[in-house]
Amino acid sequence: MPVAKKSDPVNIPSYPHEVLAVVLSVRDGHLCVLLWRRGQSPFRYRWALPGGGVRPTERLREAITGHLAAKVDVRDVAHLEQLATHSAIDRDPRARVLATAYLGLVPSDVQPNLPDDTAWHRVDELPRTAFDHHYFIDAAVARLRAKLSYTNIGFALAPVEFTIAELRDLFSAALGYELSATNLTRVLTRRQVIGPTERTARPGQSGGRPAAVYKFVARELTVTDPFAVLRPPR
Amino acid sequence: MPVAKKSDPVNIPSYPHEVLAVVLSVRDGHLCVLLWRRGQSPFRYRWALPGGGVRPTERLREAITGHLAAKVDVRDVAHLEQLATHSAIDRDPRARVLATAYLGLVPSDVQPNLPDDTAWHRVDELPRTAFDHHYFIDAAVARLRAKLSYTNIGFALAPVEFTIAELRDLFSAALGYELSATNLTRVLTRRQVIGPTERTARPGQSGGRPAAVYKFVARELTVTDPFAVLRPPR
DNA sequence: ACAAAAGTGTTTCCCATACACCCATGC
DNA sequence: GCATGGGTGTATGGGAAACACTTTTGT
Repeated sequence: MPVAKKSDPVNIPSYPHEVLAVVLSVRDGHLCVLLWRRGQSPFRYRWALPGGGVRPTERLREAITGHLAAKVDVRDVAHLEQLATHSAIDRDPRARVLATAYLGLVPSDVQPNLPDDTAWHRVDELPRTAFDHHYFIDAAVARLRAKLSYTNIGFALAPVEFTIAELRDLFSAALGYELSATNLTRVLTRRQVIGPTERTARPGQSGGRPAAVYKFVARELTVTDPFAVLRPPR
Repeated sequence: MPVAKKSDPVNIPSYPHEVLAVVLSVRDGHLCVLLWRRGQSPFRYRWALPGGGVRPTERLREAITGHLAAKVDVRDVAHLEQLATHSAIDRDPRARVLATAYLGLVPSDVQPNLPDDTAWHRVDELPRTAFDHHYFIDAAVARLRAKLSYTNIGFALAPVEFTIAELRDLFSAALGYELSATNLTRVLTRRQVIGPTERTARPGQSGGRPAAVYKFVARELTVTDPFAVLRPPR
């Protein structure tokens, strides 16, 4: 029974604590999650979220950043936020382990070179996953989809510069349904989430008008639509 | 250094883990948080969130429910959801303790009899608090205010039955600004968050038309306005 | 010229706010 | 009657979706 020693001035029980990351990115037109294939029991050959333990000198965020560095270059993760902490007693059959998961987002244009046991998986065609990782993934996808509507979180999915057609494809993949490029532009520009750059993109093989190149105004998370209703009086 | 023993099949570090609760309620027209006054060092005489350790047989939610039973009758807490886990190394000066906080809501009409060291404090006139509890309180208030706009979370602040004027006062206190009773009614009825009952309230001393009595349609959390923008096509 | 892709103008609709007006009670 | 508080009807406005139309390129 994992209880703090009597000599410990804080007399409450201790538990092994792991950090996990649900790293999401749009790959090839689909929202994907980064998973690695377990080689050992329990859940041998099942797919699992990257993560691991927390060193005494680091906080949870630093711990997951460190674990991700082994899988994905840390600089590739454009946004990282805490999701939830799970505590089911038997969530790990070996011992009681608490787990705190983070949501990480990687822009669609970066191509981290992954270890052999690691791959992107479409969230709409998930394999069976290890432990309770499925719940974390569901929560991460739900949080991303919600925040696409009322924050500028799209910056973490997109390249630094992009055309509206590319952005529409990213949002459509992340949300899981088609969007109109016209209205997407208007919503995001009205809210000053995106803005035009000087550049324009060259048309494709079959011609067409060259697209203006846009960028996100800010690249840290900001809430752009704080009160859907019940607004304060002006 | 708190590291799992080699014999432990899960070879990651362990840490003392505590659960805390930010219990919010509207008291006397103001949004308040439940705090208790510490009698011992560290942070002696500072106000702190209720909480404590996690037993090996219980999950985090069960642990905080148990700790709250000592302060507030458990049945009084109409809603409880996880907020965040803090892991700063020196957040407790005695030892490294991870803390997971929950948001709890108590309806305005229940009057839990509190221990002598425990009291409600207005969130807009907070005393100095112990540890990092101030951050948890800020996060809880922000989460409540946001969810009042796009969920039915108001059910957890209100009595089972209420007049629109009472509900308007609750929402105004929770949000921190005045609301129109007329429009509040229309928003919440349109979304089928509240509905009328058969009853009407008796007027006060000075007369006036008797108010219709309303109730919340559901008393579990549901998201009533899922997509502010970027809605799926119909 | 024609096809293709990008961008603009305009309409429509929903929904929340604001505000005037009507209703029911106590004194 | 009149004051007081509750409820309804209606106008106003903003923002997003829908869709027609124009612009700019390649072949």
